[in-house]
Amino acid sequence: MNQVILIGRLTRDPELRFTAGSGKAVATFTIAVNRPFSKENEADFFRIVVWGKQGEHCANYLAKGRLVAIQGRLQNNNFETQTGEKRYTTEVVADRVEFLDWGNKGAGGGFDNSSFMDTDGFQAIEEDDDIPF
Amino acid sequence: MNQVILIGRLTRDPELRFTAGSGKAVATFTIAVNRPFSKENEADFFRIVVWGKQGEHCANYLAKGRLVAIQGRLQNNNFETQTGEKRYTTEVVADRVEFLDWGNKGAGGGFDNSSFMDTDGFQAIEEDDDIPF
Amino acid sequence: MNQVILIGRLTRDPELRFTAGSGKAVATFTIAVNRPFSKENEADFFRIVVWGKQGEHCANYLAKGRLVAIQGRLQNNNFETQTGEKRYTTEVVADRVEFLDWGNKGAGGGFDNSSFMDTDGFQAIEEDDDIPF
Amino acid sequence: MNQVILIGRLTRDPELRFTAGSGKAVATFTIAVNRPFSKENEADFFRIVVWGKQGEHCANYLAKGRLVAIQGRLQNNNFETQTGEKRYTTEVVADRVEFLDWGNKGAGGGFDNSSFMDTDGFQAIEEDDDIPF
DNA sequence: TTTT
DNA sequence: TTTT
Repeated sequence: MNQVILIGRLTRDPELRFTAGSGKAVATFTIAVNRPFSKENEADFFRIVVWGKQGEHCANYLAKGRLVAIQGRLQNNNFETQTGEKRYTTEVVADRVEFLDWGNKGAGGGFDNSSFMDTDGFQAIEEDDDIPF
Repeated sequence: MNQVILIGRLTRDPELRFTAGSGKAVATFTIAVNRPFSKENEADFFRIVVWGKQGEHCANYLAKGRLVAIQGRLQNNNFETQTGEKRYTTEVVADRVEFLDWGNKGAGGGFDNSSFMDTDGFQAIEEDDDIPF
Repeated sequence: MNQVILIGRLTRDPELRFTAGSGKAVATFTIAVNRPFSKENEADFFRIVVWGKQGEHCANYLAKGRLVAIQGRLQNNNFETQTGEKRYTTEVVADRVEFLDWGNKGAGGGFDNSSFMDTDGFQAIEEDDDIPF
Repeated sequence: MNQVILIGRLTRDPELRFTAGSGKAVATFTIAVNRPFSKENEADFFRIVVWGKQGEHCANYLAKGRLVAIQGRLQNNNFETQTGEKRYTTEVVADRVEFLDWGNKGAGGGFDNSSFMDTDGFQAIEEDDDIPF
């Protein structure tokens, strides 16, 4: 069991890259999550990773300042610095990203809440047959 | 956003059925979740629904008394009583079921923790290519 | 373990009541949580219960149509109908309610996101002493 | 909103310290959370921080290898290395720790599941008065 | 019995 | 630097 849920605002526009191997899309961005009831308006900053089509949608429709809800899991990330030191990072791999406000990136505003949602990383567990109970 | 996480014990063996349409498997059972720190050992009881192969695994390997962790979402269920009244129920549709103890249903004990786990209802969001960041 | 997180909109204004015994406040309301990616815009409806000062704030600042994030736990509720039948309901007892949009109930708009937040039902787990690690 | 739920095993015995200021207890330990369905049995490792009496209970009753469920929130931790570099870490500040197996640290086994639980970091949101709805 |  |  490894579940994380965060609501926060993007600190910058998302970055979109593609894996060298299969060319799979991956978006990354950081969100600021306000600590509740803290006077000085402290926040914690977390790096979010979104794979596939849902990542592309994040890159297309999200921007700095936008409010999102993230559901995913925590993951370690081990990398090496230029000087060859090992460093450990924790990031959130998103299963689902929900857009909570509709700002004015691009033209329009007035979007329907579900417009740019994406079925990637979402499981078809519904069953429209007559259910046997 | 609609996420539920519960840890509790099965009150009875799971039931396994199949939809009339596509024959898809669906397991149902109830778990008792202890309220924390209550003296009289009160519990709440929630109905769990598990679709597909993961439901079959629940039916095969779970039994009354077993401890499980459930990750899923809340869902309304509207049905009619025999007398024609409308009734509303809330149940948990599981995305993931984790077996937390290994009892002695069937033969053996000593199971590896991941043996009977199932990739159904699980998203391939990992990427084994070299990651571009 | 019993944790629920929901994001949805109030279907009506909250109701505020007080317990006969100690006069403790309790707000109740229902939220509609949209199912992701469903065409006909289906929703599930859940009853939310908020105790204490945080409940009073919900009654004062929330209204029909407002978007909220709820963090709490599932709880059974057994009651009797007028005809003496036993009925079982599941509701969400909120530990925390976050106001996600600032509508125009009352005068003003432009509220700071944390204005009406409430420390009730929140744990002082922070420690401002120098931390020993 | 900032919620994390993890189930995993302690990689070492917990450490217990006290703040210089108010002498408040704080336990820290790392848990290994297995990635689901991975062959090579990969795990992610997360640092857990538990304040107060609940932290003391962790120090008293948990040990290397024990299985726990953690409910808490993600938090950044900025510190300086001996060489004066700034480093950033993410850790989980636990609101609640549930002991999922009862090993044989100390004498006995056969513990009741709730024996050493602690009401610290837990909110009295229940109301035993007659409830007004 | 439901919200945008 | 890691657990079963």
